[in-house]
Amino acid sequence: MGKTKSAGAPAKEADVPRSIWERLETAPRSGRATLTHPQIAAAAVALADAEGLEALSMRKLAESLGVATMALYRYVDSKDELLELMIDAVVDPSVLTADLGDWRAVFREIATRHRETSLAHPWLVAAQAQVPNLLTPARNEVAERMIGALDPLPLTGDQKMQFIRAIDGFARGASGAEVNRRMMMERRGYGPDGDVRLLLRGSMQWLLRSGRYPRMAKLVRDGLAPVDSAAEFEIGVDAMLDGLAVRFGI
Amino acid sequence: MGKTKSAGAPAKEADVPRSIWERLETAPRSGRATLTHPQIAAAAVALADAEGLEALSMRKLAESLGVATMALYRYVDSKDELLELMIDAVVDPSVLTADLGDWRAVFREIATRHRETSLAHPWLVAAQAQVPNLLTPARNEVAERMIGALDPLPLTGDQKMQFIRAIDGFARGASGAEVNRRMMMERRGYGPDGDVRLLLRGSMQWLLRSGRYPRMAKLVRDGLAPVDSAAEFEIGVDAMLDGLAVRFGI
DNA sequence: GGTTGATGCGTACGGCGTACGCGCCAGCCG
DNA sequence: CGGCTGGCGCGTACGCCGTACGCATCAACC
Repeated sequence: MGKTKSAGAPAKEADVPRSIWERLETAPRSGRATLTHPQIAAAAVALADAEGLEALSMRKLAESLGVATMALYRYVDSKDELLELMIDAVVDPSVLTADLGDWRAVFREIATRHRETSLAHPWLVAAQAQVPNLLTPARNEVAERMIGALDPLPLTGDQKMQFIRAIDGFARGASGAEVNRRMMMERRGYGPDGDVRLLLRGSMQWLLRSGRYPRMAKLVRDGLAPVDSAAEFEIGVDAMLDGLAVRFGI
Repeated sequence: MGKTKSAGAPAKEADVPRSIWERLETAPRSGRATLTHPQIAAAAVALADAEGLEALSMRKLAESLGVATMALYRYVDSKDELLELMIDAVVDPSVLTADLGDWRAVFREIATRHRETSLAHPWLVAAQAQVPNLLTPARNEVAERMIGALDPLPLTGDQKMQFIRAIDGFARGASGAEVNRRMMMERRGYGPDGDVRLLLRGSMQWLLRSGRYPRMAKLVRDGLAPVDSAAEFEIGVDAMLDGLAVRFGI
């Protein structure tokens, strides 16, 4: 009773494991800790940046911090919590400077920043997909900013949340797809900054020649311009902003 | 030379490892194989659906198929390739029935289907983020459909690609975020279909009370309606379609 | 009917996340 | 100021993972 896994139980609030953020808040400091959570997060981010998320292990992280493997578990309950720390660490709300009175500028800036962060830390895409809880302090601060930008507008609370989730959804998905494309380019030996058309001309050639995708083949045959991913991303954000504005009458 | 990891090398087409799809095409059948690729993919999907992606291992998959672990490696070069098979297997272009002449309907249908697939197979979100190559046969067929819907419109090839990538980006990101929310609800003991407001009232209460997110707290305090995720998703798709249509003059 | 190449598979290796329990020391209380 | 105690660092160990390698086997072809 109570501790069973039955999905039907309403789950008393008490038996819900508290997130690492809540623990950090309520148990502010300890006797003599040799590490700090930001320190751990920074080391983990550095490791993942350098060698990829799949190369990040508790052992390697501990070694890079000069402590024993199991020492990390005094700071973090599991590797998933470590990922949460990392996700929070790469978001820096203090770089957001757009005027809160210009809601379009605020959303554009946050979305663009999301993309840049994903490109700078490609592991972020996989980490986000693995960790269920994305409500970290830094991200909440960003959300707070978005709400602030919408506050003067005649929207219901639900509409504001929808607005935020829509923009966030696009930013997340478009960034993820772009990271996928870059990884593929890199893996195939073209540089990560190469022209996507190289892929089309090289590895996809057999696909197009298979005759099963005639319209795609024609598109490629007729010639595509080099892709400006940053501009394309911003067009997407603007399109979404415009569409939502019309729909919500603002 | 040639096989080095130097990122600068232009990568001759020959030394690029061929994708599993290309191999499947060019080496159509073999002597006497006991398994088929669709069979393997189906078993892997069933396992991941039942126990989650992290519980899917080559050993368990082999056992569920009644073969030895290493037998699988005659069909698949690595676990990543298995994930590619799975990603392809859950996409079924034959269920797409919208009239190709109605491009809005085509895109709406594909995006909505993407969401439904992600909810039915939550591991898909993480799998997509892990595997670089998402150009599987089934997905290409879907892309072909989208191009077809745009074909009669006065758009350049680049604009068509941008259009597709924008909608795809939103569909991917919004679905991923929704899966995240569901996972969190489930982990906290509320059912996966529960009201998101339970989260706000329960696990996020300490956050709101911390005073650092006053606008978020006010929003929750003023009352939010239950979230209709399906409707919200479609609003997002429609907003994006409208915004792009205006921007591209169609 | 002999040859050949692909297939199924057993073994083994290095690495992973982390449960558990032990020494140890800083901080507080008397 | 001295004893206590709770947190900390950590060593060991367990079960699981992906997969390299090599060997027997057997279908298919000449």
